[in-house]
Amino acid sequence: MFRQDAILDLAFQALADPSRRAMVDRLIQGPATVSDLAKPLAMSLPGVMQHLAVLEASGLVVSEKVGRVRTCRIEPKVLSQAEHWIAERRALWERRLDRLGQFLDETKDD
Amino acid sequence: MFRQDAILDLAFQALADPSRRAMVDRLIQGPATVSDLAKPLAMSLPGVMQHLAVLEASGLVVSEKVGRVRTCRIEPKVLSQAEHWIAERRALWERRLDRLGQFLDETKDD
DNA sequence: ACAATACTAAAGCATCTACTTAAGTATTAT
DNA sequence: ATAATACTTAAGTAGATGCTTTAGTATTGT
Repeated sequence: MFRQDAILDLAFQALADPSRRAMVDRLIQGPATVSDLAKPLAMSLPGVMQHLAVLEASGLVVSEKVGRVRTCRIEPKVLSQAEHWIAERRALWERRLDRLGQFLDETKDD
Repeated sequence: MFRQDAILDLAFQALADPSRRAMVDRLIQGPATVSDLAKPLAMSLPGVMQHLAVLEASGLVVSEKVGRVRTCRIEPKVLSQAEHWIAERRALWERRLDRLGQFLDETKDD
């Protein structure tokens, strides 16, 4: 559907804001309404709605409205993709350090 | 020194741009000069410098100038912190799913 | 019916971001 | 000494971001 690159743009951008990370933190505990998410944040409800829109656009969160209540929950797939991008690079970095250490060991008797 | 929150703001913000992720990707292979980093990017050198400034401000990259050449390298600590933030939430999410599944199992004979 | 609740839409505004071009400053090569 | 290299600084700009306030619209409780 979307390029991995575009997914990561949106995911990391969404996670770059402390209010949005707080919302994710809350949703990790389980589903919550928009008002639930807004309660701990020092911000107007429309402000929270806009953060929610960013989280939904990134695919990190999905929501559904029943009656007058919108319930939000985490969609962990994108979270995994972001984690995986970083983990992969850390692994490459460490492999490179290993090779470097090995090389230094092998050549230390010159 | 800095609040974890502020570190994550800067780290995720830095990773939210594809040019900057490309620079990180390059630096994972090993140190590189500013020109090295600029080469694959369709962008002016000052543009690259600005991305580099964002990466350095986040602590993801450090650089040192020798003569007229600035050499950049990855500083993996912040990368780990970003990875850890996500991993922790994924773990919590999965533990919650487990508990939920267990609860459903235990009550399925009502 | 009427009020209260839970969002939602629209518009405004001060930054911030991601570039650009133009004009530097050191360093190194010839 | 001169020229080429490798950044660096400054200024400008279009568009995005993170709020706000005001004014809605459904839905639910009394």
